[in-house]
Amino acid sequence: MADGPTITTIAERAGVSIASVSRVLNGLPTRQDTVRKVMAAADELGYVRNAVARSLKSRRTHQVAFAMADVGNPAYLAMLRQIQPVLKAAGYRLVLHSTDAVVADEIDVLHSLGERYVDGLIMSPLRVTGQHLEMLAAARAPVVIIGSVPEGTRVDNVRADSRTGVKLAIDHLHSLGRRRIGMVNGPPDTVPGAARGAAYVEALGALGLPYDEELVQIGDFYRAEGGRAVAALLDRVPDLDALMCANDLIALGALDVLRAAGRRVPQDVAVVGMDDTDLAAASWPSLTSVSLGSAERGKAAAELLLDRLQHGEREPRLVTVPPRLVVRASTSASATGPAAVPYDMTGRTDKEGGRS
Amino acid sequence: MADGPTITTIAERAGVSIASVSRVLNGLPTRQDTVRKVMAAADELGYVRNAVARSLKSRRTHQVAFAMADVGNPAYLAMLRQIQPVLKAAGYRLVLHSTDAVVADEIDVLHSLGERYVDGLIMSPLRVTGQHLEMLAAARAPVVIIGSVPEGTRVDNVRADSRTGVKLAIDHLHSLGRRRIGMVNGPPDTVPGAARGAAYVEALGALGLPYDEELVQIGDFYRAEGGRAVAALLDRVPDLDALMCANDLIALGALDVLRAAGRRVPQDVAVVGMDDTDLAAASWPSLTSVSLGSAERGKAAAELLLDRLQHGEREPRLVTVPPRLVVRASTSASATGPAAVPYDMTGRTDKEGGRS
DNA sequence: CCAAACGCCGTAAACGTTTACAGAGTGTGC
DNA sequence: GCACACTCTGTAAACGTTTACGGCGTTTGG
Repeated sequence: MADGPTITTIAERAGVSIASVSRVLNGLPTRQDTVRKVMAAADELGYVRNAVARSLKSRRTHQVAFAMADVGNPAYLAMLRQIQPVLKAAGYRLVLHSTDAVVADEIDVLHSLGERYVDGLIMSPLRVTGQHLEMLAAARAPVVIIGSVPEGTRVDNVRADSRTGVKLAIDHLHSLGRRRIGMVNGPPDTVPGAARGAAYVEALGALGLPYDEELVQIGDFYRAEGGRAVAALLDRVPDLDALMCANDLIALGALDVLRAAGRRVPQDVAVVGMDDTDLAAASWPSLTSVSLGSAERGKAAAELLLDRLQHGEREPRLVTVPPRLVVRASTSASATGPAAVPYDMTGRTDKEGGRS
Repeated sequence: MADGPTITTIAERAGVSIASVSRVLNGLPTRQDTVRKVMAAADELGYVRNAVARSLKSRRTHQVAFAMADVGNPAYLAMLRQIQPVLKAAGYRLVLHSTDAVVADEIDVLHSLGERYVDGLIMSPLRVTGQHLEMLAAARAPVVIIGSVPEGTRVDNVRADSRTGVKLAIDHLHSLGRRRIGMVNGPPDTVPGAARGAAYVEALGALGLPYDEELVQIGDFYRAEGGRAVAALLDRVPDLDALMCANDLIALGALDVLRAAGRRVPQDVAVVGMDDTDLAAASWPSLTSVSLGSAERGKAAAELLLDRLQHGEREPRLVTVPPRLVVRASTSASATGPAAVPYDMTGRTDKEGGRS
């Protein structure tokens, strides 16, 4: 692990100046003879360019940061899976931050943007505070926010439409004849929590169903918390016939608790999740879920960021990804045993789900 | 996005030298009066230290890279989930590389270590070639390898024990009375593929079962590939009564195909997966799986790397994480409907599965 | 009252690159 | 033979820090 050679070492060995070495290494016009000498010296010494020094001079690090609330969440991981290849193809490295949805940590990430160890940032905050907005306005590098920000915020923004998403789910449950539809939500002070809670009320109203606040239970966006919330809800409202869960993890918790309580899904209680993560397709019974396009949002965010990195100043853009209802066994009795294999049995290129 | 202030800007405004500014910012002994002036100037200007310049001088980037075969693979994500907080706590940022298990890409990552944009690397290669070993020997920064390397390789190394893992699974199937146990493996030229294939033969031998190569099918470590391999195997050996799958994704593919073929799991065919990913617990039916301790391996790797970063030269270490069989519904009929909720219903701190 | 000791500060060099500029050398045209 | 253009190369400055070193002014001790 001795100190590696620098362009100075090479210059000495090749008998040229460091400027010439730099020119050769960067492919700038140089006499063939010099090119050969420098290349030979570089090879012999096993030279590797120092990225830090280069960044200092060029003011570009070729790194981009992605700050998510929690590395453990499949929805963020779906974004990550899309962001990574887009950035890689453009020659950027990805730096990961997991903020645990703690506002102070997010502010910290925004602040550290000023340290210039990355060229840009993609961030997905659960809560958007005034401090967030201040820091965004003052940011010294391009930022893309995944999640809704207040109108007029001058920042590239990629949104899901969970309002329409919830409506899709409620309409679906209604069309199945369900009328006592419970809602298990995450904290209402989060952006998604607030949006999904409001959308639930709205969707019921549009269908002419009464809004009964007994049917709403606040938990948190985790499986165990979701399970506990569902248990409480079942105690209070034993006759409910459907559950709208604010994300897939809550829905998995609901399945756990319903099974333990001896309620059949979907016959007794239909369950809908949200985010359409891998877990929904794999769960038992498989979970009807509203896809909010995590993958698409990740991809769009990466592309917006790249565009801004390459073209500099331009008007902030807003991309909204439409939701999609994916019906599976947890709402549709007929879907209980899909006899078909969910992918092409002849092809050879499908790599769904990745390697191990 | 104008250029931010530097210590020179601060020095001018505070009427001191840049050396004093640096001293104040680093908390070195300085007269109170000077400290106040510098701090005031820094605050007014909204100064943020430039991490790149600092790294150039200090030769430390406070970044660590994690190179995995595929960001999409839950087993690597389980590692990532453990690595991230360990490094974060120690003040390191995490840079992610997804190599798609392409040897050239992995070599590239190893090579780019020389660029010194990270202080260290954790890598999990699927194949270990001579070129890997050469580059490892010549590496200019600490490296930890997750996965087996040849004896005598001087590198910190964290291993699973998939040999014992396969044995656990085969013994389990045998104890359930299964005698026609098929094996669906990934490519035998990968380290895990080779180990698991050999372990299968060995485990059968230890039980006095004949080894029938008809029962072995090579596919790849993906869900769809796994499904296709299982379909082929079923065609050839219709009377098999158990399947040992080399990872969970293959096992999910097996479940897909068995369901489509009308075979009951576990009554007709018992299925065991490997890696014990989130998908195993969530699948339908839930999947018995051999945990190879992805999480523990990730954590151990991060700790080994930190130790080496902090204490420099020392003998390379080897950590081996023992496997554990997690029995679920896909092998145990009685486990088909676990009536218990798999977590504490009273606690408030469990955050299994993360947020959304 | 002088020397030594000490605390604080500024100058300058260094980290490893890139690049503006000017100089050296060669070739061309008149 | 000279001016000019052109190609290639070297010198030096710059990016924004950290830090060794020496100088200056004040305090302390004899």
